[in-house]
Amino acid sequence: MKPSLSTEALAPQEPPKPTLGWLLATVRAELVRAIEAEFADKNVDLSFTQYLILKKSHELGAVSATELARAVELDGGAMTRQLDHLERKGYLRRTPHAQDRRALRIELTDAGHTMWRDTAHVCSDRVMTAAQRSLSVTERAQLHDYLERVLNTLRDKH
Amino acid sequence: MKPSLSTEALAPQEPPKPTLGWLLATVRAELVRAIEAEFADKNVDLSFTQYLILKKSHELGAVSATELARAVELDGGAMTRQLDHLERKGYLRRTPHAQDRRALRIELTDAGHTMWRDTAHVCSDRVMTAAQRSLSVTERAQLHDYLERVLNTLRDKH
DNA sequence: AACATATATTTGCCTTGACAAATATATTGA
DNA sequence: TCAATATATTTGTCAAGGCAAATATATGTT
Repeated sequence: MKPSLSTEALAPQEPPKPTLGWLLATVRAELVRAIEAEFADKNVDLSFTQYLILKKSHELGAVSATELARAVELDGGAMTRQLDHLERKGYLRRTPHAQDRRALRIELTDAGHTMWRDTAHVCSDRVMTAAQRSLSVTERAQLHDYLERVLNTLRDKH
Repeated sequence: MKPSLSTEALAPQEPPKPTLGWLLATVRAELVRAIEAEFADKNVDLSFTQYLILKKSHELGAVSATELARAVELDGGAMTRQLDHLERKGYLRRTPHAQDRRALRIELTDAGHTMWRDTAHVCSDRVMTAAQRSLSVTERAQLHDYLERVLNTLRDKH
């Protein structure tokens, strides 16, 4: 390879000095990648977003599409399309809402429940547990706490 | 509003129990949002990605488009288009590479240097400093350390 | 009841980034 | 030198999500 044009000839190219922003972005991206890799490995046909939707859907039970969208912090339009996918895959079903004819009732099918309980949940748990295995219980709590404090600060002012 | 369909009638809807994944995603998103808001406030016409490119370009000096893309961890195709934008805005320039006729030499214009030094850099610094103001120096170092350890764990195995 | 306003879902449009193909040029090895 | 291979940039295509418009229905007001 030709010599670099960089003015600092021998600067280490890898992580020159990980900033907080870079760490957040990178750890998050690696988590997503790892979970999707687990899915692929187990022949689970789910994107990370779809995994989040199944998870919330399992947690919340039957809810409207809007409630689900808020719960996973996804745009309403995007939710419609992901519901299309998940419905086609047979993991959930849209039923008319009993009292509100504008709304839907989104709920997992039996296949959806099984997929969540026996597979998707297991995959993501394994990844999240493995990711934190170098942290003690105390350190995990601190990490959590620090991130929550940064988040609160960001949401307070500004 | 009509009653929720949720089986857990009165569950707090906000953050039911922030997981590590959720915190990472949310803090990161808030940081990006806050920095872009600062830009908008100061009439700085830069997206977050463009800000990263200016930053790296300033750090590294003249480099090829590929080196820059690797430095900001952006796809080569995406980089081409962002360079188009930044060039049109007058913040950087593409020059033929002296020794390699395939490659380019990407460097900030004077306007780009000024924008970085006097404005973009100041905005992002303000946000990052404010975001961490509730953490002591020790805690910031710990947060950094914990995130690096999680990252190393994720990259080692799996 | 009639009307204005609010909400749920869907759809279209736009931007972004990943990926792969196309093109141009470099490098390496026979 | 010539061919094979590797690399730099650009371009096309695709999937995803945000936003706004469209449609249907609810709710609140007069």
